[in-house]
Amino acid sequence: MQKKSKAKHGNAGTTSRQRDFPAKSVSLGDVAQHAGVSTATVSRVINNPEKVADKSRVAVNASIDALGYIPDGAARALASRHSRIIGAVVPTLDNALFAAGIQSLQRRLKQHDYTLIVASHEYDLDEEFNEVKMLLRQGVDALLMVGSRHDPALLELLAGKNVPYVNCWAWDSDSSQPFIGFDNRKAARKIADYLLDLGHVDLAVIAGRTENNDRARDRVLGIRDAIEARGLKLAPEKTIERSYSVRQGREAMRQLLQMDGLPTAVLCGNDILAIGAIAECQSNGIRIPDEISIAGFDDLDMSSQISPALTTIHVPSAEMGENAAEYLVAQIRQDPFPQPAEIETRLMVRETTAKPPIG
Amino acid sequence: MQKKSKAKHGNAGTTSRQRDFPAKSVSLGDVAQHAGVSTATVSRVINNPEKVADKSRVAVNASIDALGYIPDGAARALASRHSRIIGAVVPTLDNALFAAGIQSLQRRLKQHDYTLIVASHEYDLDEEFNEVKMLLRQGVDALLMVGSRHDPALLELLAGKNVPYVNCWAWDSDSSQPFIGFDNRKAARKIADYLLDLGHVDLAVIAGRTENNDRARDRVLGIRDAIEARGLKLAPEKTIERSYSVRQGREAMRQLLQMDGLPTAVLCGNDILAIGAIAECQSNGIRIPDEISIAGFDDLDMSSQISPALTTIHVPSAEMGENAAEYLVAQIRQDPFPQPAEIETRLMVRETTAKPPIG
DNA sequence: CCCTAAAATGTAAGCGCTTACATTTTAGGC
DNA sequence: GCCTAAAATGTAAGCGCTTACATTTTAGGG
Repeated sequence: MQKKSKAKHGNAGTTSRQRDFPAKSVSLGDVAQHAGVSTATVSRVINNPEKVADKSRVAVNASIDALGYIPDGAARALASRHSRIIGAVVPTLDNALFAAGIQSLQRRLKQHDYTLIVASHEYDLDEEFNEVKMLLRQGVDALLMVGSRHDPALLELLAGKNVPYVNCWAWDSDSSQPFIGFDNRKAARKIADYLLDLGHVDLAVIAGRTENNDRARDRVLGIRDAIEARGLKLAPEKTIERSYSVRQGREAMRQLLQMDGLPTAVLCGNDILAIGAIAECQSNGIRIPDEISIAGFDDLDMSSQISPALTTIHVPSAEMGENAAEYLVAQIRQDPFPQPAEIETRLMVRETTAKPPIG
Repeated sequence: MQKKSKAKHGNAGTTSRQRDFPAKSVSLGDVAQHAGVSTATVSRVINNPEKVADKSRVAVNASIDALGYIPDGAARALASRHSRIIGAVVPTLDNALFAAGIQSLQRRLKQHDYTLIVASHEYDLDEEFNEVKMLLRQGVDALLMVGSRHDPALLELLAGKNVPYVNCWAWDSDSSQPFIGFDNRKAARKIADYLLDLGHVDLAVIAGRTENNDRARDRVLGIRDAIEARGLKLAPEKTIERSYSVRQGREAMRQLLQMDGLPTAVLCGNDILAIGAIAECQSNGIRIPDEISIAGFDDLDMSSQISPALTTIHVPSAEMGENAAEYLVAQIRQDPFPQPAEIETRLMVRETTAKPPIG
């Protein structure tokens, strides 16, 4: 592997373009020759089998198997103008929410014979633009992105190249962009309302980083909506912004514990932060939900399983991934597709929330 | 694809090859014309800038910007025989362990200007083979896989096509395959030994599914090694196999709790299973580690942060991803690369394990 | 200022497919 | 059996790049 491998095939003498690397592999032409048909027929067998007589179809397929032919995607893409690749740009794979959505997106795309390329930008919109350019260079047929805010030049580029795309994990009825997702603000308001209805007055928020993250921002806004609708105020020092990790959730909770006047409920920007907050309380012997209520957002698989089970907002990532796959495939084919509807989130009341302690 | 869409743009009259879809975009030829040079020079500016005089380089770059040129990856791959795409086939993205490794693999590949395609096979070796074929069709320049066991035909195919690859998250000194990873068996033995040294005699195992998963199997074997080295036996009914999820971990623990004779320590196949086991104990008021010790494997980010913090084996996924990236890039370039060494795992003793209860 | 080698650039032949259009074969209808 | 339309197949022109080789330009001697 280190050294140049000696050419194994007998191209002896007439070395016009020496290439010793990818051992000359079987091409469509070889298959055609082997099957005694033209290249066009082989191509048809692969792409439009119904246009080929049974007899030649069988012969060609036999030759394909016999020779172990694997089509060259690059040549195919170049000639057909379709790569059968779809790109997804997410903030990170290192977040169970996106990982789950991507996993189901991919599963569904596979059924339609599309390949997925995933890129991540680590919550940096410039980087997002770069990744999209890279994906365009790879010739993706369609694109999935997260959230509603993107570099305007990015959208222009997509429009100019006529590449279908969809935004997920968000929903903005005012925007002209296509969405398959849910309204973060509305959902956040829902869970905040639930807590307020229970009688909580003294709330704190452990939010995700809102810069460059419209979902995190919307969640904070939704909470604020709910609070202010009741004539209450969310104290600025009780809104802590942290990146999404258990450790950060813990630290934020620690910070909250050091302030005087423990809030009676803490709303977290996602389940991971909530898990951190819970752990910090547990370490300090603070009983949940008796002394403090904690709520999350996302409803990761584990959230219902931990003890105490986490009250949170259920986000249908898997469903979103599937819908997005169907939507994009339909767009590529220019098939009709029902106008995507807003996906509803559900409040999952479990064990980490209760009425505020008396007194 | 079904219906021919009506042409929307005014290509009227001379419709030779009607294509209304991707708006004719800027090609390398356009850039050449705009810059007043040949296509070869433009190509050189992109691929070997040092071979071009400053003057033309500047002119070409200006034209590229002016026209918003984006190279066509398919054409490039076809002509150059290199896609600059690397493929990774993992069991699932929906496991923080792989997600973290893939994330760092990708980050490092990006620095080398490679794109990553990730495919998953959901712990099905046939599916793994299919995915590899798919990646080969896309023309990947190299491949990363997980574990040591693959369809033999897969390895043959790779060898035939001369595609470099590496196996991660495992290590097999007897195999001729290239690995960048660690020895699951040895690591499992390490954590089992630790528990045995503490005085535990009555152990139980909540393992991952071992079918089609050499890592899970090796972990069980390592535990058994440790136990049998002390002349003890692992009761078959105390080895429960479950797929990797918190829910499954919980259920397995529940099953264990129903048997008579609670084990004094439970070794879990990974941290996720351990988290489930812990939750089940907590729900049942069983104190950890006083009444029972629980150990995980993987050391996910959250494992040190939850309460009680999980004793586990640290698996350097991020480091592995980076090393794998460097290794594969070197292989592609046929650069020398130091023989990859086995990566060491570390035992992380935390709060979920202690001496067995007296009595 | 001429000569030569090196540097820069240009020319054009593919890379392995798809597909419009041309040609041949097949299947009916009479 | 003959004629015609439909079905099947073949022919060959690209798709947008890279790159071997040819040609031109440049830079240094002498």
